[in-house]
Amino acid sequence: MDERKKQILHTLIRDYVDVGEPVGSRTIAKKYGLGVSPATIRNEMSDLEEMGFIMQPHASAGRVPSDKGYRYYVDNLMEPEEKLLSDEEQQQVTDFFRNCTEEMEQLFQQSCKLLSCMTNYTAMLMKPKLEACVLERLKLVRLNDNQLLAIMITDDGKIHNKIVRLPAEISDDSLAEAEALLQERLLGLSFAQVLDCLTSEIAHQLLQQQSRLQQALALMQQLLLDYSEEDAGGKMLIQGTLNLLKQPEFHDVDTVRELFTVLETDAVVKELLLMASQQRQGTVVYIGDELSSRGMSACSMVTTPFYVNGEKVGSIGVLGPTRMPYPKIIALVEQVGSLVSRKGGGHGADK
Amino acid sequence: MDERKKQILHTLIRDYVDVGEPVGSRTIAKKYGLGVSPATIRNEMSDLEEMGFIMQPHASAGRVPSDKGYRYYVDNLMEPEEKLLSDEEQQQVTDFFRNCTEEMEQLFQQSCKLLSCMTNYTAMLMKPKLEACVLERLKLVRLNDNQLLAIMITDDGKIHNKIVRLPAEISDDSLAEAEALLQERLLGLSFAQVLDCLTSEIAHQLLQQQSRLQQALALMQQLLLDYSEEDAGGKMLIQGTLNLLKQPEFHDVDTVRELFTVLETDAVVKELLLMASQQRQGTVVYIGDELSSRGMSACSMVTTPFYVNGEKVGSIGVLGPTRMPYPKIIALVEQVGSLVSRKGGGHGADK
DNA sequence: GTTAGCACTCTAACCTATCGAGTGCTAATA
DNA sequence: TATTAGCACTCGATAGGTTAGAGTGCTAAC
Repeated sequence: MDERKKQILHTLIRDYVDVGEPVGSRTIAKKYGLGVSPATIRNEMSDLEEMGFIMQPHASAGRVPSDKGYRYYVDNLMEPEEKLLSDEEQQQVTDFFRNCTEEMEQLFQQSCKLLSCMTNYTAMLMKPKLEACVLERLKLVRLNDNQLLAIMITDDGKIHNKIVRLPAEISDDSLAEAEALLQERLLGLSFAQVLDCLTSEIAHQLLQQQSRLQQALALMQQLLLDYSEEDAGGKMLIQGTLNLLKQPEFHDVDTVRELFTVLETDAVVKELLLMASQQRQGTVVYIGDELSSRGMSACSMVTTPFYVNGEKVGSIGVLGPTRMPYPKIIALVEQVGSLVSRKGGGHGADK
Repeated sequence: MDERKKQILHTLIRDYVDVGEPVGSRTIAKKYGLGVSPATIRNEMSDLEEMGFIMQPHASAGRVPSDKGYRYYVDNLMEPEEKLLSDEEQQQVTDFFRNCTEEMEQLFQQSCKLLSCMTNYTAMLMKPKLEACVLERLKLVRLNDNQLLAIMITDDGKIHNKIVRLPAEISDDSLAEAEALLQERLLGLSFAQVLDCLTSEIAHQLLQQQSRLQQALALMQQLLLDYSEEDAGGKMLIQGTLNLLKQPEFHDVDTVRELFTVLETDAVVKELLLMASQQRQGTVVYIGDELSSRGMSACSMVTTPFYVNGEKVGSIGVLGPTRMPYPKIIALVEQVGSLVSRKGGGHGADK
């Protein structure tokens, strides 16, 4: 892969992303003077095609980047100056984060919306897992003889509650005792830790102290298990699905149906965001078939994690056609990601 | 509108709904022997067109029902035997409701899904307004010196809660007193009544008793106002939007985008369901332009209310192309509606 | 190694002819 | 007077053919 090939590939991709039509040798030679003739470029393009970086939609059309081509571009060719946002864009983002709410749930939703509006693609966000939330308060409130309301407040300001049925009656004193014990042991722990704790130590202790409570405890456990199930992999937000309909690559209803079906179930998307967030690097770009899901092979995804207290807790990203202006999108996603991190840094119920 | 014209219109609509293509005079004469020749039918069709019941997509094509035609069909021509569900369909519905959950939220969602699956259209449901829910329990739990957690449990089994900031400190005694008073006055009332109550009587009383509480009360009020705002017109469920893509009338991406944009905001749909539920009759059918929204002129909507304790509390319905088998869809919607009513009849948190 | 020239290929767009479905009209019929 | 057969006409859809243009690949010259 010599320098000139790189230049040609780079140029071709930029032009194709810009214009949306196969790029011919003449165009490359003319629009972006490389000082060589179309014929030379043709030869190089022929090589690039053999190498799998570009392809022809049909004989006697120009060339189009392949997934591999985009991949090479993203990994090796993009230049820092391509990654700059325009002044208005920059302004729009900072304005948004200056005025936005501190409340996490809304912050997530609005950030998602911001991304989808600015890119005209679909934006998605994986919320922090509950697991990582710290239990700040715990209350047990008796509803009647055999029903108990468990209230938990976590450090993200959410109130969780559930009605627990008591298998046997329980005295006010025992209840207060149980509450105090649970509070002492569990407050300040993350949900994940709470779960551990509950299954081991305290359970034993309580079991010794009072066998009736054992059952109440089992119910508490059940409650948390409920959460951890529905919590698996965090919850998803998706914004601006309809934006994709504006893209020329989705002008066929069957394609659209396939794609939307995938998005609707959101299991696939979730898995991808999860995979991305487990990578060591920050921003991850999936291109075309790397998304490994039928219906999304014409798409690319750019995601970046966001942090709370230095810990990776979620991801935010964008799904668009493979033919997307990667540098700009990457810059935007990263920018938004880092601002979500900053805003989310010190949040809570009591703000 | 003589008898024969009615017959012809009826036949034409049935055939068109079935086949999906403009119906000619020959087809009507042949497939459904009316004992007259195509020429006669042509004359009648010409009249029907003048009257606005049918139209030609282009000269020298067959005829297609107009919105007005469908309307006449729905109002005057449908026969009871057309409204029967097939055995399998009947089976499917009863099976579903035999096995379904008692929990309201899930019942709604699943009924919606059932409708969308069986019709292959989009199903929608307007949940009961909170307003109508009866307050069953009310608890005030102190979180710390200046925060209070208000917990309300309504008769549909939902737990509502909100953190209320106290402008000034309040003693445990006053709190208990306030709680007791509120419980005494508010429990057993609907949210709407609670709201009334709170703004008038009790507020006065409390104001006299203890001016500090006044502010806490104001906050409670605020909390309920929040609810009543977001509650305006009930919340919506929409299921199976993608089904519409299967319909041949939505094979154009621009149409789809327009339609989906309307569905996404769901304000329009909500308004329609609301309007429908205010009608005196049960089931309401909106046809084509009667939906009076751009992007939905190729659609029809069939909705029916459902009841809890004899009171109309919500609606459930289906949105499909104007070319839909009205009798069947109406029958299905009504059937599901009445079963939702029955299931929802005696529900609650303690089941 | 690079380039000009040229033949070749393939698509998209346009035109044309043809076919068939369905109509509307007219005149004959019961 | 209502019905019908017959017929000319319209229009959309389909298929085939032509053309224009873009772009290539190859070859031979620089």
